[in-house]
Amino acid sequence: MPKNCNFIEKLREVGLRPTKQRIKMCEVLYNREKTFHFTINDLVKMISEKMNEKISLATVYNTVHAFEKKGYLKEISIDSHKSYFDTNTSAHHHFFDEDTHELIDCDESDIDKINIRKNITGKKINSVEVLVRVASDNQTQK
Amino acid sequence: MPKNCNFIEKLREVGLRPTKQRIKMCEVLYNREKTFHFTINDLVKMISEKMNEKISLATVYNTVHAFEKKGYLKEISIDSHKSYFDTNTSAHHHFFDEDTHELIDCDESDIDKINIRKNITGKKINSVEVLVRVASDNQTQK
DNA sequence: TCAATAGTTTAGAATTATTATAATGTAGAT
DNA sequence: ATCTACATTATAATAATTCTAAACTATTGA
Repeated sequence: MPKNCNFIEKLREVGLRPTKQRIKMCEVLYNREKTFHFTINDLVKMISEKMNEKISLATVYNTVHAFEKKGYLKEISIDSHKSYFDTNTSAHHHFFDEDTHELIDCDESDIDKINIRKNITGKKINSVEVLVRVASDNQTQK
Repeated sequence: MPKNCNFIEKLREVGLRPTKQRIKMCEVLYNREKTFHFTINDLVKMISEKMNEKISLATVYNTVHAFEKKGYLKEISIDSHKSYFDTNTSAHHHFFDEDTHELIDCDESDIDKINIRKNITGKKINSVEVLVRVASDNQTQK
């Protein structure tokens, strides 16, 4: 979702009603300089802090999934225990810091274009994602 | 874990006691021609079918994680809802069929070596994994 | 060979993440 | 202003995984 703050319009454009909760969530997610990564839990905390009213956990789930479906968010799979979401919806790859559990975006120059030679009959490629797991140089990792 | 069936020895080598359950699990996982992918649920079913005795779900979890830690299994992250494991522990990439939820191994010739240009200070690269999501050519995908 | 002990298995409870439910509330159209 | 369809909410339900504590078993070494 673009920087420009007319979230009401943006929501309407994709057929989502601009409710108070959705607008608030847009502000939390998109009123910032850089894109970022979060879990549902992170987001609930951020919203609680920014808002004086409560927001239901179910609403956060619903809204995150609605935004994902509309292309405003992208889910990133790191491990089975946590869903990370990314406000950067362009095709890009990630580093995952196994010490801090931090996700870091790669930009185009970090990783050469991936060339897929295999072809699966009747199937088209939806996405190609690279995950680079990193960890502290001086410790054993799982 | 190599094809060779002396699982008792193999388990001992890495400091896992060769219990009845672990040996049975080795047989189910490694007494086969090809490596394969499974979820914990799949595995419980497979073991139940092969064994006449019951095995506790907790044991399956424990054992899978013990095997993973010892390098006999690798976890593959596809989405947040399911943990897939792979008996092929060598470095390789995957296709994921979003229609059938099937994981398919890539071999070396399918994807060129990934060249990582970015360097994160004080961190070393533990792994580089590519996931190629594919789906039927004639249907919209999320 | 036979305890001692340290690691393992087990059923079931607990926890965590997520989704479903059904009642209430609200945005947008008339 | 009213109606209707969609949203939100608290709570319950579900699902995946981990924890617990008691019973069991492989190994050690007397």
